[in-house]
Amino acid sequence: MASTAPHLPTQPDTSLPGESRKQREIRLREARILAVARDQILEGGYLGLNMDRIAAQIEYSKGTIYQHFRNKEEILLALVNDALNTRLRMFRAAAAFEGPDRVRLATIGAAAEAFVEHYPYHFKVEQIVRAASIWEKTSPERRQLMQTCEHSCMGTVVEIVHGGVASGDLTLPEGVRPEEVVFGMWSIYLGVQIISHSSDTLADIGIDSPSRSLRLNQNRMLDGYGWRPLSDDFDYSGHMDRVKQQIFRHDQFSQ
Amino acid sequence: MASTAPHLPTQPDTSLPGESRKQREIRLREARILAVARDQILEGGYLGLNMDRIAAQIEYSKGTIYQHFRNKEEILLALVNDALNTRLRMFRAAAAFEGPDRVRLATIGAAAEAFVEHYPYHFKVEQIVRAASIWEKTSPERRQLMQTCEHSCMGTVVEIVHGGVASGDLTLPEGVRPEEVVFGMWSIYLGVQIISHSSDTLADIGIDSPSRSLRLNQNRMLDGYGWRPLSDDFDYSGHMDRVKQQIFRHDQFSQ
DNA sequence: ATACCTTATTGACTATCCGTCAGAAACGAC
DNA sequence: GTCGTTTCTGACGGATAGTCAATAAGGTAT
Repeated sequence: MASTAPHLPTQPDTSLPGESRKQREIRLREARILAVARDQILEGGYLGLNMDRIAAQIEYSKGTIYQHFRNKEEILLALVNDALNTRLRMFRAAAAFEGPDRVRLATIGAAAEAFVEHYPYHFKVEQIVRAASIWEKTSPERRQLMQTCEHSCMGTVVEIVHGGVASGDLTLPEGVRPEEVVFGMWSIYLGVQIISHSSDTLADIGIDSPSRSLRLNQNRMLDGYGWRPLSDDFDYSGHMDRVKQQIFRHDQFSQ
Repeated sequence: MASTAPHLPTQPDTSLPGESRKQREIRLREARILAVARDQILEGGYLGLNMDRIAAQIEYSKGTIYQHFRNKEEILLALVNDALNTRLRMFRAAAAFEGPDRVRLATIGAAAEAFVEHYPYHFKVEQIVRAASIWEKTSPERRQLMQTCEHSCMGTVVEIVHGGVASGDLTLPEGVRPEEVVFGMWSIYLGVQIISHSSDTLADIGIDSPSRSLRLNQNRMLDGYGWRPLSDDFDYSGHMDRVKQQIFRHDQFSQ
Protein backbone atom coordinates (compact mmCIF):
# COMPACT_ATOMS: atom_id res chain seq x y z
CA MET A 1 0.00 0.00 0.00
CA ALA A 2 1.17 3.49 -0.75
CA SER A 3 0.54 4.44 2.86
CA THR A 4 4.08 3.29 3.50
CA ALA A 5 5.46 5.86 1.07
CA PRO A 6 7.83 8.52 2.43
CA HIS A 7 6.84 12.09 3.18
CA LEU A 8 3.37 11.30 4.44
CA PRO A 9 1.42 14.11 6.00
CA THR A 10 0.81 11.87 9.00
CA GLN A 11 1.41 12.56 12.62
CA PRO A 12 3.78 10.23 14.48
CA ASP A 13 2.20 7.23 16.12
CA THR A 14 3.35 8.24 19.56
CA SER A 15 0.93 9.80 21.97
CA LEU A 16 0.83 13.53 22.50
CA PRO A 17 0.99 14.85 26.07
CA GLY A 18 -2.38 15.02 27.82
CA GLU A 19 -4.13 12.96 25.20
CA SER A 20 -6.54 10.14 25.93
CA ARG A 21 -6.51 6.86 24.03
CA LYS A 22 -9.67 7.91 22.24
CA GLN A 23 -8.25 11.23 21.16
CA ARG A 24 -5.16 9.55 19.85
CA GLU A 25 -7.23 7.07 17.89
CA ILE A 26 -9.16 9.89 16.29
CA ARG A 27 -6.02 11.80 15.41
CA LEU A 28 -4.42 8.77 13.85
CA ARG A 29 -7.56 7.95 11.91
CA GLU A 30 -7.67 11.46 10.49
CA ALA A 31 -4.09 11.06 9.34
CA ARG A 32 -4.99 7.78 7.67
CA ILE A 33 -7.91 9.40 5.87
CA LEU A 34 -5.60 12.09 4.53
CA ALA A 35 -2.97 9.58 3.46
CA VAL A 36 -5.51 7.47 1.62
CA ALA A 37 -7.11 10.54 0.05
CA ARG A 38 -3.76 11.79 -1.13
CA ASP A 39 -3.08 8.50 -2.90
CA GLN A 40 -6.45 8.61 -4.59
CA ILE A 41 -5.88 12.15 -5.82
CA LEU A 42 -2.46 11.26 -7.13
CA GLU A 43 -4.08 8.38 -8.96
CA GLY A 44 -7.04 10.12 -10.55
CA GLY A 45 -7.21 13.77 -9.56
CA TYR A 46 -10.29 15.31 -8.05
CA LEU A 47 -12.57 12.78 -9.71
CA GLY A 48 -10.44 9.94 -8.37
CA LEU A 49 -11.19 10.98 -4.82
CA ASN A 50 -14.07 8.77 -3.72
CA MET A 51 -15.63 8.82 -0.27
CA ASP A 52 -16.84 5.22 -0.41
CA ARG A 53 -13.40 4.03 -1.36
CA ILE A 54 -11.75 6.02 1.39
CA ALA A 55 -14.16 4.37 3.83
CA ALA A 56 -13.32 0.94 2.52
CA GLN A 57 -9.59 1.57 2.70
CA ILE A 58 -9.50 2.89 6.25
CA GLU A 59 -12.03 0.21 7.28
CA TYR A 60 -14.55 2.57 8.76
CA SER A 61 -17.93 3.53 7.43
CA LYS A 62 -18.52 6.57 5.33
CA GLY A 63 -20.40 8.33 8.09
CA THR A 64 -17.29 8.29 10.25
CA ILE A 65 -15.31 10.23 7.65
CA TYR A 66 -17.91 12.95 7.83
CA GLN A 67 -17.17 13.33 11.54
CA HIS A 68 -13.69 14.43 10.56
CA PHE A 69 -14.47 16.49 7.46
CA ARG A 70 -17.65 18.30 6.60
CA ASN A 71 -17.27 17.32 2.94
CA LYS A 72 -14.92 16.15 0.24
CA GLU A 73 -13.50 19.58 -0.34
CA GLU A 74 -12.41 19.93 3.26
CA ILE A 75 -10.17 16.92 2.81
CA LEU A 76 -8.44 18.64 -0.08
CA LEU A 77 -7.97 21.80 1.93
CA ALA A 78 -6.64 19.83 4.89
CA LEU A 79 -4.02 18.29 2.64
CA VAL A 80 -3.04 21.71 1.34
CA ASN A 81 -2.84 23.18 4.82
CA ASP A 82 -0.68 20.35 6.04
CA ALA A 83 1.77 20.96 3.22
CA LEU A 84 1.72 24.75 3.55
CA ASN A 85 2.47 24.58 7.25
CA THR A 86 5.50 22.49 6.54
CA ARG A 87 6.59 24.90 3.85
CA LEU A 88 6.33 27.80 6.25
CA ARG A 89 8.55 25.97 8.75
CA MET A 90 11.05 25.25 6.00
CA PHE A 91 11.05 28.86 4.83
CA ARG A 92 11.63 30.10 8.36
CA ALA A 93 14.50 27.71 8.80
CA ALA A 94 15.93 28.96 5.51
CA ALA A 95 15.49 32.60 6.48
CA ALA A 96 17.53 31.95 9.62
CA PHE A 97 20.56 31.29 7.45
CA GLU A 98 23.27 33.90 7.92
CA GLY A 99 24.95 35.56 4.99
CA PRO A 100 24.31 38.17 2.28
CA ASP A 101 20.59 38.65 1.74
CA ARG A 102 20.60 37.42 -1.80
CA VAL A 103 22.25 34.22 -0.59
CA ARG A 104 19.56 33.96 2.08
CA LEU A 105 16.98 34.29 -0.68
CA ALA A 106 18.68 31.48 -2.56
CA THR A 107 18.38 29.45 0.62
CA ILE A 108 14.64 30.04 0.51
CA GLY A 109 14.77 28.83 -3.06
CA ALA A 110 16.46 25.66 -1.87
CA ALA A 111 13.69 25.24 0.71
CA ALA A 112 11.08 25.68 -2.00
CA GLU A 113 12.78 22.99 -4.07
CA ALA A 114 13.04 20.64 -1.12
CA PHE A 115 9.37 21.26 -0.41
CA VAL A 116 8.44 20.14 -3.90
CA GLU A 117 10.43 16.98 -3.36
CA HIS A 118 8.87 16.37 0.06
CA TYR A 119 5.35 16.90 -1.19
CA PRO A 120 5.36 15.90 -4.84
CA TYR A 121 1.57 15.76 -4.80
CA HIS A 122 1.09 19.22 -3.36
CA PHE A 123 0.83 21.26 -6.53
CA LYS A 124 -1.69 18.90 -8.00
CA VAL A 125 -3.88 19.38 -4.94
CA GLU A 126 -3.29 23.12 -4.72
CA GLN A 127 -4.22 23.50 -8.35
CA ILE A 128 -7.44 21.57 -7.85
CA VAL A 129 -8.32 23.71 -4.87
CA ARG A 130 -7.59 26.89 -6.80
CA ALA A 131 -9.51 25.80 -9.88
CA ALA A 132 -12.56 23.77 -9.09
CA SER A 133 -14.54 26.35 -7.14
CA ILE A 134 -13.88 24.12 -4.18
CA TRP A 135 -13.04 27.17 -2.22
CA GLU A 136 -16.64 28.16 -1.62
CA LYS A 137 -17.61 24.81 -0.15
CA THR A 138 -15.01 24.80 2.56
CA SER A 139 -15.27 26.14 6.08
CA PRO A 140 -14.06 29.69 6.72
CA GLU A 141 -11.72 28.45 9.46
CA ARG A 142 -9.70 26.26 7.15
CA ARG A 143 -9.67 28.95 4.47
CA GLN A 144 -8.41 31.44 7.00
CA LEU A 145 -5.69 29.01 8.04
CA MET A 146 -4.50 28.69 4.48
CA GLN A 147 -4.46 32.43 3.86
CA THR A 148 -2.60 33.13 7.07
CA CYS A 149 -0.01 30.57 6.13
CA GLU A 150 0.52 32.00 2.65
CA HIS A 151 0.71 35.46 4.15
CA SER A 152 3.43 34.42 6.55
CA CYS A 153 5.37 32.69 3.79
CA MET A 154 5.25 35.86 1.75
CA GLY A 155 6.21 37.91 4.75
CA THR A 156 9.26 35.79 5.47
CA VAL A 157 10.57 36.39 1.97
CA VAL A 158 9.65 40.06 1.81
CA GLU A 159 11.73 40.60 4.92
CA ILE A 160 14.80 39.28 3.14
CA VAL A 161 14.26 41.65 0.22
CA HIS A 162 13.94 44.50 2.70
CA GLY A 163 17.22 43.36 4.17
CA GLY A 164 18.83 43.51 0.73
CA VAL A 165 17.62 47.06 0.23
CA ALA A 166 18.77 48.08 3.72
CA SER A 167 22.22 46.63 3.21
CA GLY A 168 22.64 48.42 -0.10
CA ASP A 169 23.05 45.20 -2.10
CA LEU A 170 19.81 45.94 -3.88
CA THR A 171 18.55 49.27 -5.14
CA LEU A 172 14.98 49.07 -6.29
CA PRO A 173 13.79 51.42 -9.05
CA GLU A 174 11.57 54.31 -8.07
CA GLY A 175 8.10 53.09 -7.10
CA VAL A 176 8.91 49.39 -7.00
CA ARG A 177 8.08 47.66 -3.74
CA PRO A 178 9.86 44.61 -2.32
CA GLU A 179 6.57 42.70 -2.51
CA GLU A 180 6.70 42.93 -6.28
CA VAL A 181 10.08 41.25 -6.39
CA VAL A 182 8.78 38.43 -4.22
CA PHE A 183 5.70 38.22 -6.42
CA GLY A 184 8.00 37.70 -9.37
CA MET A 185 9.90 34.90 -7.68
CA TRP A 186 6.64 33.30 -6.63
CA SER A 187 5.14 33.58 -10.13
CA ILE A 188 8.08 31.88 -11.77
CA TYR A 189 8.09 29.15 -9.14
CA LEU A 190 4.36 28.49 -9.38
CA GLY A 191 4.32 28.71 -13.15
CA VAL A 192 7.14 26.21 -13.49
CA GLN A 193 5.55 23.79 -11.05
CA ILE A 194 2.19 23.92 -12.78
CA ILE A 195 3.62 23.56 -16.24
CA SER A 196 5.85 20.68 -15.29
CA HIS A 197 3.13 18.87 -13.37
CA SER A 198 0.63 19.07 -16.17
CA SER A 199 2.57 18.91 -19.39
CA ASP A 200 4.09 15.64 -20.48
CA THR A 201 5.64 17.08 -23.61
CA LEU A 202 8.05 19.51 -21.99
CA ALA A 203 11.04 17.79 -23.51
CA ASP A 204 9.53 18.20 -26.98
CA ILE A 205 9.27 21.91 -26.36
CA GLY A 206 12.94 22.05 -25.53
CA ILE A 207 12.90 22.10 -21.72
CA ASP A 208 15.02 19.25 -20.44
CA SER A 209 15.25 20.27 -16.82
CA PRO A 210 12.50 22.54 -15.54
CA SER A 211 14.13 22.96 -12.14
CA ARG A 212 17.40 24.06 -13.74
CA SER A 213 15.50 26.61 -15.82
CA LEU A 214 13.65 27.76 -12.73
CA ARG A 215 16.87 28.55 -10.88
CA LEU A 216 18.36 30.18 -13.94
CA ASN A 217 15.43 32.46 -14.64
CA GLN A 218 14.87 33.46 -11.04
CA ASN A 219 18.53 34.36 -10.79
CA ARG A 220 18.43 36.35 -14.00
CA MET A 221 15.45 38.27 -12.73
CA LEU A 222 17.31 39.23 -9.57
CA ASP A 223 20.35 40.10 -11.70
CA GLY A 224 18.04 42.35 -13.67
CA TYR A 225 17.25 44.22 -10.47
CA GLY A 226 21.00 44.47 -9.92
CA TRP A 227 20.92 42.62 -6.62
CA ARG A 228 24.51 41.82 -5.62
CA PRO A 229 26.27 39.50 -5.68
CA LEU A 230 25.12 38.86 -9.24
CA SER A 231 24.71 35.27 -10.32
CA ASP A 232 27.92 35.52 -12.36
CA ASP A 233 29.85 36.40 -9.21
CA PHE A 234 28.47 33.76 -6.86
CA ASP A 235 27.65 30.09 -7.29
CA TYR A 236 24.05 30.17 -6.14
CA SER A 237 23.33 26.80 -7.65
CA GLY A 238 26.13 25.18 -5.68
CA HIS A 239 24.92 26.89 -2.54
CA MET A 240 21.41 25.60 -3.06
CA ASP A 241 22.61 22.06 -3.62
CA ARG A 242 24.65 22.25 -0.44
CA VAL A 243 21.81 23.69 1.62
CA LYS A 244 19.41 21.07 0.36
CA GLN A 245 21.78 18.30 1.34
CA GLN A 246 22.70 19.72 4.71
CA ILE A 247 19.51 21.29 5.98
CA PHE A 248 16.60 19.90 4.07
CA ARG A 249 17.68 16.33 3.50
CA HIS A 250 16.02 14.76 6.52
CA ASP A 251 12.38 14.43 7.27
CA GLN A 252 12.56 16.76 10.21
CA PHE A 253 10.13 19.09 8.49
CA SER A 254 7.45 16.52 7.87
CA GLN A 255 6.26 17.41 11.39
CA MET B 1 -28.11 36.42 -20.32
CA ALA B 2 -24.36 36.65 -20.48
CA SER B 3 -24.42 35.26 -23.99
CA THR B 4 -24.50 38.85 -25.11
CA ALA B 5 -21.17 39.57 -23.40
CA PRO B 6 -18.28 40.68 -25.60
CA HIS B 7 -15.42 38.45 -26.71
CA LEU B 8 -17.51 35.34 -27.20
CA PRO B 9 -15.84 32.34 -28.74
CA THR B 10 -18.66 32.26 -31.26
CA GLN B 11 -18.48 32.15 -34.98
CA PRO B 12 -20.16 34.97 -36.86
CA ASP B 13 -23.79 34.41 -37.76
CA THR B 14 -23.09 34.71 -41.42
CA SER B 15 -22.94 31.64 -43.57
CA LEU B 16 -19.66 30.13 -44.61
CA PRO B 17 -19.07 29.40 -48.30
CA GLY B 18 -20.37 26.01 -49.43
CA GLU B 19 -22.37 25.46 -46.29
CA SER B 20 -25.93 24.16 -46.19
CA ARG B 21 -28.56 25.54 -43.90
CA LYS B 22 -28.33 22.45 -41.76
CA GLN B 23 -24.56 22.69 -41.43
CA ARG B 24 -24.84 26.32 -40.45
CA GLU B 25 -27.43 25.51 -37.81
CA ILE B 26 -25.18 22.88 -36.32
CA ARG B 27 -22.20 25.22 -36.27
CA LEU B 28 -24.18 27.95 -34.61
CA ARG B 29 -25.62 25.53 -32.08
CA GLU B 30 -22.17 24.36 -31.15
CA ALA B 31 -21.13 27.94 -30.58
CA ARG B 32 -24.15 28.45 -28.34
CA ILE B 33 -23.29 25.38 -26.30
CA LEU B 34 -19.79 26.73 -25.77
CA ALA B 35 -21.04 30.17 -24.85
CA VAL B 36 -23.50 28.78 -22.33
CA ALA B 37 -20.90 26.37 -20.93
CA ARG B 38 -18.43 29.18 -20.52
CA ASP B 39 -20.92 31.17 -18.47
CA GLN B 40 -21.62 28.21 -16.25
CA ILE B 41 -17.93 27.63 -15.63
CA LEU B 42 -17.39 31.28 -14.83
CA GLU B 43 -20.25 31.00 -12.36
CA GLY B 44 -19.33 27.81 -10.56
CA GLY B 45 -16.19 26.25 -11.95
CA TYR B 46 -16.05 22.68 -13.12
CA LEU B 47 -18.84 21.64 -10.78
CA GLY B 48 -21.00 24.48 -12.05
CA LEU B 49 -20.94 23.01 -15.54
CA ASN B 50 -24.13 20.98 -15.83
CA MET B 51 -25.23 19.15 -18.94
CA ASP B 52 -28.94 19.29 -18.11
CA ARG B 53 -28.72 23.00 -17.57
CA ILE B 54 -26.86 23.54 -20.83
CA ALA B 55 -29.63 21.62 -22.58
CA ALA B 56 -32.29 23.77 -20.97
CA GLN B 57 -30.51 26.98 -21.86
CA ILE B 58 -29.91 26.19 -25.51
CA GLU B 59 -33.41 24.70 -25.74
CA TYR B 60 -32.33 21.35 -27.10
CA SER B 61 -32.31 18.03 -25.34
CA LYS B 62 -29.29 16.64 -23.61
CA GLY B 63 -28.81 13.97 -26.24
CA THR B 64 -28.22 16.65 -28.85
CA ILE B 65 -25.31 18.06 -26.90
CA TYR B 66 -23.69 14.66 -27.00
CA GLN B 67 -23.79 14.80 -30.78
CA HIS B 68 -21.42 17.74 -30.59
CA PHE B 69 -19.22 16.62 -27.71
CA ARG B 70 -18.41 13.12 -26.53
CA ASN B 71 -18.53 14.25 -22.90
CA LYS B 72 -18.36 17.15 -20.51
CA GLU B 73 -14.59 17.32 -20.63
CA GLU B 74 -14.56 17.77 -24.40
CA ILE B 75 -16.53 20.96 -23.95
CA LEU B 76 -13.84 22.31 -21.66
CA LEU B 77 -11.14 21.38 -24.12
CA ALA B 78 -13.05 22.95 -26.98
CA LEU B 79 -13.21 26.20 -25.05
CA VAL B 80 -9.48 26.06 -24.42
CA ASN B 81 -8.69 25.28 -28.03
CA ASP B 82 -10.82 28.12 -29.25
CA ALA B 83 -8.93 30.53 -27.03
CA LEU B 84 -5.51 29.10 -27.83
CA ASN B 85 -6.11 29.39 -31.55
CA THR B 86 -6.91 33.02 -31.14
CA ARG B 87 -3.82 33.50 -29.03
CA LEU B 88 -1.68 31.91 -31.69
CA ARG B 89 -3.08 34.31 -34.29
CA MET B 90 -2.41 37.22 -31.99
CA PHE B 91 1.14 36.06 -31.32
CA ARG B 92 1.83 35.72 -35.01
CA ALA B 93 0.50 39.18 -35.67
CA ALA B 94 2.76 40.46 -32.90
CA ALA B 95 5.78 38.61 -34.24
CA ALA B 96 5.29 40.34 -37.58
CA PHE B 97 6.08 43.65 -35.93
CA GLU B 98 9.31 45.14 -37.22
CA GLY B 99 11.95 46.44 -34.89
CA PRO B 100 14.65 45.27 -32.49
CA ASP B 101 13.95 41.73 -31.33
CA ARG B 102 13.46 42.62 -27.72
CA VAL B 103 10.85 45.16 -28.79
CA ARG B 104 9.21 42.42 -30.86
CA LEU B 105 9.15 40.26 -27.74
CA ALA B 106 7.47 43.10 -25.86
CA THR B 107 4.91 43.15 -28.66
CA ILE B 108 4.23 39.50 -27.93
CA GLY B 109 3.80 40.50 -24.30
CA ALA B 110 1.23 43.05 -25.38
CA ALA B 111 -0.56 40.33 -27.33
CA ALA B 112 -0.54 38.11 -24.26
CA GLU B 113 -2.07 40.89 -22.21
CA ALA B 114 -4.69 41.62 -24.84
CA PHE B 115 -5.48 37.92 -24.93
CA VAL B 116 -6.20 37.89 -21.20
CA GLU B 117 -8.54 40.80 -21.70
CA HIS B 118 -10.25 39.15 -24.66
CA TYR B 119 -10.69 35.84 -22.85
CA PRO B 120 -10.93 36.70 -19.17
CA TYR B 121 -12.32 33.24 -18.47
CA HIS B 122 -9.58 31.35 -20.25
CA PHE B 123 -7.19 30.76 -17.38
CA LYS B 124 -9.92 29.43 -15.17
CA VAL B 125 -10.79 26.86 -17.83
CA GLU B 126 -7.18 26.05 -18.65
CA GLN B 127 -6.47 25.49 -14.99
CA ILE B 128 -9.41 23.13 -14.67
CA VAL B 129 -8.28 21.20 -17.69
CA ARG B 130 -4.74 20.98 -16.35
CA ALA B 131 -5.82 19.96 -12.87
CA ALA B 132 -8.86 17.78 -12.79
CA SER B 133 -7.51 14.74 -14.64
CA ILE B 134 -9.87 15.82 -17.37
CA TRP B 135 -7.09 15.29 -19.82
CA GLU B 136 -7.49 11.52 -19.88
CA LYS B 137 -11.15 11.64 -20.73
CA THR B 138 -10.78 13.74 -23.84
CA SER B 139 -10.28 12.59 -27.38
CA PRO B 140 -6.73 12.35 -28.71
CA GLU B 141 -7.59 14.61 -31.64
CA ARG B 142 -8.53 17.55 -29.47
CA ARG B 143 -5.57 16.95 -27.20
CA GLN B 144 -3.32 16.91 -30.21
CA LEU B 145 -4.83 20.16 -31.41
CA MET B 146 -4.09 21.82 -28.11
CA GLN B 147 -0.52 20.61 -28.00
CA THR B 148 0.16 21.66 -31.57
CA CYS B 149 -1.19 25.09 -30.79
CA GLU B 150 0.95 25.49 -27.67
CA HIS B 151 3.91 24.24 -29.61
CA SER B 152 3.42 26.82 -32.32
CA CYS B 153 2.99 29.59 -29.78
CA MET B 154 6.23 28.58 -28.14
CA GLY B 155 7.92 28.35 -31.53
CA THR B 156 6.83 31.83 -32.51
CA VAL B 157 8.45 33.27 -29.43
CA VAL B 158 11.56 31.10 -29.56
CA GLU B 159 12.19 32.44 -33.03
CA ILE B 160 12.32 35.97 -31.70
CA VAL B 161 14.86 34.99 -29.07
CA HIS B 162 16.93 33.35 -31.78
CA GLY B 163 16.71 36.60 -33.67
CA GLY B 164 18.02 38.46 -30.65
CA VAL B 165 20.98 36.14 -30.40
CA ALA B 166 21.66 36.38 -34.13
CA SER B 167 21.59 40.18 -34.11
CA GLY B 168 23.99 40.32 -31.17
CA ASP B 169 21.55 42.13 -28.89
CA LEU B 170 21.43 39.08 -26.64
CA THR B 171 24.32 36.87 -25.60
CA LEU B 172 23.15 33.77 -23.81
CA PRO B 173 25.43 32.20 -21.20
CA GLU B 174 27.17 28.96 -22.11
CA GLY B 175 24.72 26.07 -22.23
CA VAL B 176 21.54 28.16 -22.03
CA ARG B 177 19.07 27.61 -24.82
CA PRO B 178 16.59 30.17 -26.17
CA GLU B 179 13.77 27.84 -25.13
CA GLU B 180 14.70 28.34 -21.50
CA VAL B 181 14.31 32.09 -21.80
CA VAL B 182 10.87 31.63 -23.31
CA PHE B 183 10.05 29.13 -20.58
CA GLY B 184 10.88 31.83 -18.06
CA MET B 185 8.61 34.37 -19.71
CA TRP B 186 5.85 31.79 -19.91
CA SER B 187 6.25 30.77 -16.26
CA ILE B 188 5.97 34.31 -14.99
CA TYR B 189 2.97 34.97 -17.21
CA LEU B 190 1.15 31.79 -16.19
CA GLY B 191 2.05 32.16 -12.53
CA VAL B 192 0.74 35.71 -12.41
CA GLN B 193 -2.49 34.80 -14.19
CA ILE B 194 -3.19 31.85 -11.90
CA ILE B 195 -2.40 33.74 -8.74
CA SER B 196 -4.48 36.74 -9.70
CA HIS B 197 -7.42 34.63 -10.84
CA SER B 198 -7.59 32.59 -7.67
CA SER B 199 -6.51 34.83 -4.87
CA ASP B 200 -8.81 37.58 -3.70
CA THR B 201 -6.40 38.89 -1.11
CA LEU B 202 -3.62 40.03 -3.43
CA ALA B 203 -3.93 43.62 -2.30
CA ASP B 204 -3.43 42.50 1.32
CA ILE B 205 -0.20 40.85 0.30
CA GLY B 206 1.01 44.09 -1.21
CA ILE B 207 0.35 43.55 -4.91
CA ASP B 208 -1.80 46.38 -6.20
CA SER B 209 -1.42 45.77 -9.90
CA PRO B 210 -0.48 42.23 -10.93
CA SER B 211 -0.18 43.17 -14.59
CA ARG B 212 2.23 45.99 -13.80
CA SER B 213 4.34 43.59 -11.74
CA LEU B 214 4.21 41.07 -14.56
CA ARG B 215 5.67 43.52 -17.06
CA LEU B 216 8.25 44.70 -14.56
CA ASN B 217 9.50 41.26 -13.62
CA GLN B 218 9.56 39.94 -17.16
CA ASN B 219 11.58 42.95 -18.21
CA ARG B 220 13.98 42.56 -15.31
CA MET B 221 14.50 38.93 -16.25
CA LEU B 222 15.44 39.92 -19.79
CA ASP B 223 17.65 42.67 -18.39
CA GLY B 224 19.34 39.97 -16.32
CA TYR B 225 20.19 38.19 -19.53
CA GLY B 226 21.56 41.47 -20.81
CA TRP B 227 19.21 41.66 -23.77
CA ARG B 228 19.51 45.12 -25.30
CA PRO B 229 17.98 47.59 -25.27
CA LEU B 230 17.67 47.21 -21.49
CA SER B 231 14.41 48.26 -19.91
CA ASP B 232 16.07 51.40 -18.55
CA ASP B 233 16.98 52.47 -22.09
CA PHE B 234 13.64 51.86 -23.78
CA ASP B 235 10.07 52.48 -22.74
CA TYR B 236 8.71 48.95 -23.20
CA SER B 237 5.63 49.70 -21.17
CA GLY B 238 4.73 52.63 -23.37
CA HIS B 239 5.32 50.51 -26.45
CA MET B 240 3.04 47.79 -25.13
CA ASP B 241 0.27 50.23 -24.34
CA ARG B 242 0.54 51.66 -27.84
CA VAL B 243 0.53 48.26 -29.50
CA LYS B 244 -2.46 47.13 -27.49
CA GLN B 245 -4.39 50.19 -28.55
CA GLN B 246 -3.39 50.12 -32.19
CA ILE B 247 -3.23 46.45 -33.03
CA PHE B 248 -5.16 44.50 -30.46
CA ARG B 249 -7.97 46.86 -29.67
CA HIS B 250 -10.55 45.51 -32.07
CA ASP B 251 -12.19 42.14 -32.08
CA GLN B 252 -10.52 41.14 -35.29
CA PHE B 253 -8.88 38.25 -33.47
CA SER B 254 -12.04 36.76 -32.05
CA GLN B 255 -12.38 35.03 -35.41
C1' DA C 1 -22.97 -7.13 38.01
C1' DT C 2 -26.51 -4.44 36.10
C1' DA C 3 -29.10 -0.70 34.59
C1' DC C 4 -28.91 3.54 32.41
C1' DC C 5 -27.09 7.34 29.84
C1' DT C 6 -23.91 9.29 26.45
C1' DT C 7 -21.14 9.08 22.54
C1' DA C 8 -19.49 6.80 18.31
C1' DT C 9 -20.43 4.12 14.32
C1' DT C 10 -23.00 2.29 10.69
C1' DG C 11 -24.91 1.65 6.05
C1' DA C 12 -29.35 2.06 3.81
C1' DC C 13 -31.38 5.88 1.68
C1' DT C 14 -32.04 10.34 -0.97
C1' DA C 15 -30.56 13.52 -4.28
C1' DT C 16 -27.81 14.81 -8.07
C1' DC C 17 -25.87 14.31 -12.35
C1' DC C 18 -23.42 12.04 -16.30
C1' DG C 19 -24.00 9.47 -20.37
C1' DT C 20 -27.07 6.09 -23.21
C1' DC C 21 -30.38 4.54 -26.38
C1' DA C 22 -34.93 3.05 -28.03
C1' DG C 23 -38.39 5.38 -29.90
C1' DA C 24 -40.48 9.77 -31.83
C1' DA C 25 -40.23 13.50 -34.94
C1' DA C 26 -38.54 15.95 -38.84
C1' DC C 27 -36.67 15.83 -43.32
C1' DG C 28 -36.18 14.75 -48.11
C1' DA C 29 -36.50 12.04 -52.37
C1' DC C 30 -39.64 10.24 -55.49
C1' DG D 1 -48.48 10.77 -49.81
C1' DT D 2 -45.07 7.25 -48.67
C1' DC D 3 -41.02 5.49 -47.13
C1' DG D 4 -36.22 5.53 -45.85
C1' DT D 5 -32.88 8.43 -43.45
C1' DT D 6 -31.33 11.66 -40.32
C1' DT D 7 -31.98 14.19 -36.18
C1' DC D 8 -33.83 14.84 -31.76
C1' DT D 9 -35.69 13.44 -27.35
C1' DG D 10 -36.07 12.51 -22.43
C1' DA D 11 -36.75 8.50 -19.49
C1' DC D 12 -33.56 5.43 -17.66
C1' DG D 13 -29.23 3.09 -15.53
C1' DG D 14 -25.29 3.74 -12.91
C1' DA D 15 -22.15 6.24 -9.96
C1' DT D 16 -21.41 8.85 -6.02
C1' DA D 17 -21.88 12.78 -2.37
C1' DG D 18 -23.96 13.56 1.84
C1' DT D 19 -27.80 12.36 5.67
C1' DC D 20 -29.74 10.25 9.56
C1' DA D 21 -32.38 6.84 12.21
C1' DA D 22 -30.99 2.79 14.20
C1' DT D 23 -27.45 0.26 16.50
C1' DA D 24 -23.22 -0.63 19.06
C1' DA D 25 -19.76 0.72 22.26
C1' DG D 26 -18.20 3.08 26.23
C1' DG D 27 -18.70 5.06 30.75
C1' DT D 28 -20.82 5.67 35.42
C1' DA D 29 -23.61 5.13 39.50
C1' DT D 30 -25.57 1.95 42.52
